[in-house]
Amino acid sequence: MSDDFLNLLNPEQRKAVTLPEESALILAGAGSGKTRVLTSRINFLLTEGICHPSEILAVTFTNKAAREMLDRVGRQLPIKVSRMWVGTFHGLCNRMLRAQYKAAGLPQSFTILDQSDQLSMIKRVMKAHDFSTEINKPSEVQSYINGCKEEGLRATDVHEKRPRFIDKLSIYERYEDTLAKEGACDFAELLLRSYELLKNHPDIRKHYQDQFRFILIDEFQDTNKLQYKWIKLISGIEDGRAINTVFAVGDDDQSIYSFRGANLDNMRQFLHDFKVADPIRLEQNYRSTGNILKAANELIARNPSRLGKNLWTNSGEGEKIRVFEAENDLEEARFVVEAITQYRSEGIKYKDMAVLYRSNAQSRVLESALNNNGIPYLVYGGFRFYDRQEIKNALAYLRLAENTSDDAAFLRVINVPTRGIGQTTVEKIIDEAEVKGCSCFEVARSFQGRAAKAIASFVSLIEEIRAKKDQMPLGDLVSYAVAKSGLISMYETDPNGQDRIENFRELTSAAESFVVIEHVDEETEETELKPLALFLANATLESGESQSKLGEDAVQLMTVHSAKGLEFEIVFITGLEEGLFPHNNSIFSPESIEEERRLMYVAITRAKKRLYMTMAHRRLLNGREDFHIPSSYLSEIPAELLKYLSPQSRRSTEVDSSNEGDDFGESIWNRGRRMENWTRQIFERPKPTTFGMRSRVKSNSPYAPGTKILHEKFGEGVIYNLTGEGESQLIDVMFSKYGKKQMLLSIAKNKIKIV
DNA sequence: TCTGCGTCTTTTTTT
DNA sequence: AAGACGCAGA
Repeated sequence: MSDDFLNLLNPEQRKAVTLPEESALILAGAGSGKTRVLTSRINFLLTEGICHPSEILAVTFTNKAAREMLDRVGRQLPIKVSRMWVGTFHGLCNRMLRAQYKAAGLPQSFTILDQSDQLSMIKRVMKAHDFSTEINKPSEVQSYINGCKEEGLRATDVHEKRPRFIDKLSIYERYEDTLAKEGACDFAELLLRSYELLKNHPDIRKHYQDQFRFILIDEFQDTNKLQYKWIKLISGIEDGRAINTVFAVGDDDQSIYSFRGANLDNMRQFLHDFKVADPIRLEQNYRSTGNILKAANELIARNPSRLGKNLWTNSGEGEKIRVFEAENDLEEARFVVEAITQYRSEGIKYKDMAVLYRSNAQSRVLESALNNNGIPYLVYGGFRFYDRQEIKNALAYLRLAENTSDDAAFLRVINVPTRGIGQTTVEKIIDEAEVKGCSCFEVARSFQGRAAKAIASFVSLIEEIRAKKDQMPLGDLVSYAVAKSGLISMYETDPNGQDRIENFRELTSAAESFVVIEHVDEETEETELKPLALFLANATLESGESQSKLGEDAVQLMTVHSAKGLEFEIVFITGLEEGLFPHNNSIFSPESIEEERRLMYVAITRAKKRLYMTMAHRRLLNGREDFHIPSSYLSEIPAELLKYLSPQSRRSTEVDSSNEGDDFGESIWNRGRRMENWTRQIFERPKPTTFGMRSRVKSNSPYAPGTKILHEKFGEGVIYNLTGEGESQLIDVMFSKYGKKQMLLSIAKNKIKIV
């Protein structure tokens, strides 16, 4: 037997991998070989004969990570990896619930609602029960509900005293009823159901506890309270039974999902609950050069209450971080494109370069700049395949066929394509369903009235798909449904419908290649398989982690969030502006500012060789031009690690002598000077005293947009908008410390000073 | 009942 | 800028 894989590890890694049967917390810094440790651990457990594949439960953050893990282990060992349970929390809970649907109180073919399905359902529930969407915004209700669920709280568990949440709570209550009635689960519900299943059924709990002797959790810092409770339950630690060991791997500095309930405190709690004396720290970084790492360390050091960790490398200092302050977003994009072109000509592949941004909206300008220069690029996230309306429509037909209680699906396609069933009729159906306490489809089956004929043909359409669904191969079923439903002919007349029809083809082939993984577990698990239900669940859970056109040489564009876990030779972090990164919505709470800082930390540590940080003083955002000052995070990085490339900063900062020479950043700048006239205008425009003064807003007021001010209470800021007349004139100010504020000029006048 | 138009609002991150 | 929503006219 070969222990080769152990020889590839450094001492800390090896210590983690070869740990005896006990729980552990591995603090794995960015680029410290976390994935290798996880897979090696599994490898170790199996090759040493410590356990069988079926005794391993591994939770990853994304489906992609799960696939990679299975892949790597499978390649190293001649073992049936399908016996292991590897997946995301949601994926694993789904698997468990499908197997135990009866005990969980769900129909076998329960539907999974994604975020937007959930939102529609909330709207529907609010409408049905006469809740004003003015007072309670559906999206706020949504986050309230998810917030509760992520803490493991049912509506009946919440004793709400805060007045403004009382209504949200009762909407939650009714929403729960609707979910149950329609046989649907939202994302959080999958976890909660699964948790309750284990909690309320000692026999089932024991079954899984007996099975999973080794539990491995990746990205532990991003688990929420409910997920942690789930882990505790399944590990057996709460029952005081023979305890399964939990091997938790995470990095508190990379916790960036608190907006969806991630609870950083789980790490501390874990040490206590699982009696882990000391976390194992993996601090040697194999990814980035010294300067990049130093910048990351210095930045993150500003966050109080970390578990503590300092990355080091022996790969040398490397280049400095290049900073570019652009006049506007167009120029920023141009700069990035220039650099990419240059690197490409030096032989660096497009796919080794990534452009990162805080929010998806920022990709537009970058995309068009890349496009104009004929540079291939790949945008991650953004429009997901399964989010497209035509795909959602097609899936809705299939959902309804699989689960006729699925009113959400019913309402989505009852009149798509239009078949003469209008709002009045639909509302009649909804009301009747409400009265009878049955599904809309049930009502439709015996619908009498004006549109009876149209409805009857819709019903028989669904029945036909239903009749075929367990006979036909999945791929055939999908193409049958899109044709028979009339969706194809509907899009044929649509001017840009060709793409949509093409997407149907893609959906069909996804269905064709969908393999129902057979994990028939003796005793408890059901053996009867429902391919369509599994396919639909998979579609929502794997909502298009782009089947990344692998091997394609293209520049990678993505948000910082989706860059987590990835690495690139060259990284551009764009939009380093106060209000954007850190984002305005985070600016008011210290915790969020810290989270944003961690986000920046993640961004920086993606880079292997070269890192660029760029910002734009003016930016078109939400349909209007905003003025921005450089991100405070930029100033949190020691100046000696930075090298400014932009003319603006050259003027304001003394030129660093290291900026001379044939260094690469220099060459871009020099080439910039030789460019055509219009380009030169941008590059060589003198720095305006109040930056961004070439405002389109016609105004000769001293408070015109772009004016820098000092407020007696809020400190420094920039006016970015001026509206109204006379006494009611308003200014919008972006403060560096307090974010956006709108104030009445007549009053603010006395409190501000123009700088 | 359907369609088109105008108005309104919304803008963080995603399993 | 783009999408959701509501209203009016066909």
